[in-house]
Amino acid sequence: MSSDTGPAPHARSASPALTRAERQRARILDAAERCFIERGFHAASMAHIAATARMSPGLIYRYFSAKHEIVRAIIERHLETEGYAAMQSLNSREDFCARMLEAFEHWRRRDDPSMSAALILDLTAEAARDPQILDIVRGKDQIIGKELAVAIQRAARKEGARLSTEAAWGRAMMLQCLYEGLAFRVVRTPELSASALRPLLEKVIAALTT
Amino acid sequence: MSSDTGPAPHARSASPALTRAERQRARILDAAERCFIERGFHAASMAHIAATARMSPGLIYRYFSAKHEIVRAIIERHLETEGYAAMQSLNSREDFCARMLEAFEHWRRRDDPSMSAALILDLTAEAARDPQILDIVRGKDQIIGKELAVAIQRAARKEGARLSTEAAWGRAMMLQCLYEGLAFRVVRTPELSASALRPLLEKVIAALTT
Amino acid sequence: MSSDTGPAPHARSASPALTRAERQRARILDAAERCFIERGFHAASMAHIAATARMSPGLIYRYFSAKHEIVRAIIERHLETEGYAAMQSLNSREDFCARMLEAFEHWRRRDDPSMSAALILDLTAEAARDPQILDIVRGKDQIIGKELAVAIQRAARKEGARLSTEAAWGRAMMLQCLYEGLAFRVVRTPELSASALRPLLEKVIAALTT
Amino acid sequence: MSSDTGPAPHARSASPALTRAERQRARILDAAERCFIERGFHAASMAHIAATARMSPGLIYRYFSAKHEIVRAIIERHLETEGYAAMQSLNSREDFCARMLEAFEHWRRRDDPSMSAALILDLTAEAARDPQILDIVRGKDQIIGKELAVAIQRAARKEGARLSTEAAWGRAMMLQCLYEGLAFRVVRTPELSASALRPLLEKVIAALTT
DNA sequence: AATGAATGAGGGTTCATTCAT
DNA sequence: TATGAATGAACCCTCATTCAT
Repeated sequence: MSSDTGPAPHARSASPALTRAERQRARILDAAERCFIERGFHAASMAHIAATARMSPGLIYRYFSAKHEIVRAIIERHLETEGYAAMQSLNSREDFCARMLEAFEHWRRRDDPSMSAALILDLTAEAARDPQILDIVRGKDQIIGKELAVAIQRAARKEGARLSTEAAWGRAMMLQCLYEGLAFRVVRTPELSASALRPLLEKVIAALTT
Repeated sequence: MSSDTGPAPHARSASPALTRAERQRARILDAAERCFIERGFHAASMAHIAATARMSPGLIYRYFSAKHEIVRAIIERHLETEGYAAMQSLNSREDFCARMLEAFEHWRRRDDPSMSAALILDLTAEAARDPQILDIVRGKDQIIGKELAVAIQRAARKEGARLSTEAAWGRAMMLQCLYEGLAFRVVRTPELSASALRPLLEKVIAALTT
Repeated sequence: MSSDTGPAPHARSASPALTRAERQRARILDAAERCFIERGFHAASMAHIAATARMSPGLIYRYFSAKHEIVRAIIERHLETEGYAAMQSLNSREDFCARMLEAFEHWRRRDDPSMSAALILDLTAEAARDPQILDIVRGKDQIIGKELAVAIQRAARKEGARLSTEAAWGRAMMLQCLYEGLAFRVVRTPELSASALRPLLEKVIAALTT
Repeated sequence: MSSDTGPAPHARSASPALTRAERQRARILDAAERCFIERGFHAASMAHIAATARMSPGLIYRYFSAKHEIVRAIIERHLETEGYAAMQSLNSREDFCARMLEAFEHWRRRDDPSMSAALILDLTAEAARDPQILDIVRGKDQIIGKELAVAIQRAARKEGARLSTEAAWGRAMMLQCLYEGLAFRVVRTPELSASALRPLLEKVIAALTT
């Protein structure tokens, strides 16, 4: 444990100017994220997280006061980083479709801890039980929904159509259903490929953006 | 606690001719289901399940060799009883829509343990981690998917259209996305009402059944 | 651990008709008492108490919800059983003196866990810090003080003197000071013998009961 | 926390010519004393002591090799500074009484860390368990006892009486009982006032000094 | 001299599982 | 068949102590 303080294999957050504390927090979160994806919030133990972060269990508590704080932080960060958080760069029907397929592929390949279907499922299940987590999830979800609705209006206008805020809001909701439903499909239908998915997605999205 | 005071309020599985062992198993599963919905698979303790089933913890082990066997059984049963398991009675576009709204309402009201958004989320998250559970979930999911595809073909034919098996399979998949996405929405968008949802659902389903 | 469920060497509370739960609680308290005397409330660990009671740590929690409940129970029991709790059988100057010497001897010999100078000191120190414990200690102390005051009035009347309630209360307080001060002396002056103490005690008690 | 902002409010030990090391030790002891009074020897953490002393935990170990060394030092210092350490200036019956009332008032008001009932109780309880601490406590106690005995002889002679060394020793012991018993009373009888205590104390002390 | 990050053993507590009754 | 007392490993977390800086 003495040496090797380099970044872990899949480390995220490689920004340049971070204090030591910020780097440690990020390191813990990276480790926790991987553990939570592998085992879930409850089954992942602090010892496991510590081992993954290659530090002692006690040290974690210098940066997070309790395990549930890590859970909270992971959930917040995850909802921010999640592909669909960057909805503001969506401008056309094609963009929506591309973004979803991109997320789908990441989920499927399990190559990017910041894009994990298991985590989204777990996190939402947890929100259904824990009011504190529910607050966080709903807060982020509202922001995402609003941005998505704006993007839909933008895309409609580009095609010469008009969409009331309310209509856009409803369609955003359906797009979110689709998106999140794909998280289920990734787990449940391993044989589904992106290429088979694309035309289906295009069809539905077309119906929702006109 | 001394004697059996009859079936619990929300007891399921009241079939007529069951052996004692089957009835006991069902009783345990009913209790476990409620506990799992309330707390999740990990946070629900055997003691809690036993208390809910009004039996001793020890007795549970006469019917299930371990907690994870209960989880397995719950997941199997849940996927069978889940609203969309009865897809064979679906005959028209309107049926699809009605069935989804029905599920949505149950999830929202949390009045029927056999229809729980939290459980579906949890169960799928668990499947993403545990290969044994994954097998079960995928097995059930394939059956559901197939039946749904058949129902879609049936509905299309009724309207005079033709749909290849492959095309039907793809549309079934999108319907499932929508359905499961609603499980997310129930948790994340409490302000969404069935009446606001219906026209949106109709629009998408229309696109998927023509 | 399998056999030997007999009473521990210094077991107290051997009443005849106790439920199993009551016996277990007593067994835990007996063990805790010994541990607390040996190490103090904080340094005595649940593992140590469990080992002393010859049971597993987990089992203790069937009978006490937390360590501080054991501390509470020990303190309550101790203040009840403590020699000076039986103040009502005190009738004369000689009785006061005898009772104190008796306690002194028990403290010195450390042969009776229910009479421990270390415990009284610790318990009172703890009361100075923990409001919950303070309440318990003050509650018991008031009862003891009241009974002691009545005993002093009784003894005075026997000698033909009159003592106002207030005066009796004050003298009771001084007797308590003396008594508790002896707990210090037991620790700090090992060379002090009961025979050397008696005349001194008689002198002071005489001054306080006339 | 960045720099040294001068002595803490209640700092003790302001002697003129102290080495840096001595000043640091005193600073640590002042902080430890306050922590020990507030929380007790075990519950007070090194981190807490360090924060109170406004230094880093690591630095403490340059001046004390272990926590128990701080405890030892605090106990030694406390028994030296404690009110009754200055027994040599006691010359008359009135002096004894005044000194006790003074201590009582300090204990009650909790305004002077060098006069703490909680600490005396804790320290003596600790001595009952730890042989090393017992040695320290007994050593100091003997000195105090001897000085008190001499003071009693002095006071007696002033009134024209004669007191053997042995008799004076016994009476000193009783005075100490009284004194230490008051430490209990401060905790257990908050409603006891100095004015109510004085006549009682005078009565007992009179009996012990004639 | 001084910091405070880091360690890891040990604390209180929970809980799946077993077993005597 | 049924109980629930009992076990002990594992959980989350704290803290005395060390050490690179």
